[in-house]
Amino acid sequence: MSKQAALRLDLAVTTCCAPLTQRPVPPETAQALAPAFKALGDPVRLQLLSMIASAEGGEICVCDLTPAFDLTGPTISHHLKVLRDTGLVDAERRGTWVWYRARPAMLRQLAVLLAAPPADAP
Amino acid sequence: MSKQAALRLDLAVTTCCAPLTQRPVPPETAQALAPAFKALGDPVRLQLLSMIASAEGGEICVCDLTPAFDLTGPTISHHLKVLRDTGLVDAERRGTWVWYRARPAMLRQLAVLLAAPPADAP
DNA sequence: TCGCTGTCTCGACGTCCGTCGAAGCAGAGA
DNA sequence: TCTCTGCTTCGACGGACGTCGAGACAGCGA
Repeated sequence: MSKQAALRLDLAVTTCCAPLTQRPVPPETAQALAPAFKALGDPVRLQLLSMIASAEGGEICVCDLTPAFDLTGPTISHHLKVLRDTGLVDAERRGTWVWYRARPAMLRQLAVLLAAPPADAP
Repeated sequence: MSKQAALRLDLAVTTCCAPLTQRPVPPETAQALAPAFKALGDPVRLQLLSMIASAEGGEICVCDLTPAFDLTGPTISHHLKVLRDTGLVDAERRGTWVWYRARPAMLRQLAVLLAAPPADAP
């Protein structure tokens, strides 16, 4: 993960707490979390993240990711880098292949922020 | 809301169910929900949505939204249109002013998709 | 009816993003 | 050491996005 991404993640962890529907999010929190939402704002990255997060054993090889899309290797690599820089996934080279695993911390933050009251307060 | 947006919302409601960490999201679901995440991918829109969703009485006037940012009226209006087209908020003109209120359905969808297992499976 | 205020739409401009081909780097095997 | 495979980085291109000023439209009060 880049130093920039680490900073963003840290900021997010320390400033985000209350659901979006409970109180207005402060500008700093919005600044910190918007990049994460933006990262999820591409269908390819959304599928990539879910393939990684739902993989058996918690990790998955790039070689299993790339063939699932009609895109070139560099493009998939670019999307993975965006997810990495946002702190949503982590990568590790093991021998020939690179393995990706999800980082649920940020994911949980986003889920909490989006959490809406059950159903009686529509 | 535009006809296109209605279609997107409908598609999302019918296809999205399982959390992202549980199984890979199908391409159609990713296509349907990515625009919503993209809409949240801007700090201004994130703040706007939270101001609307957390407003007392469930709604808020544009005239209370605009002064909260260092942006011109047209720019705020543009961001509100994005949120409207995504199905995240709804607008209603009442007399001179336009009032916005949140539409929690889509918000809930996104939260469910992002829901991660508690903490024992990091 | 005529202004006046509040909001949205339109057109334009600069910047960012998704995609690709080509090149570079790391590991494995001969 | 050499070569081959897998993945990433680099550079470039076309399209989308955020922002603004100017203009248009809706409703209110005189």
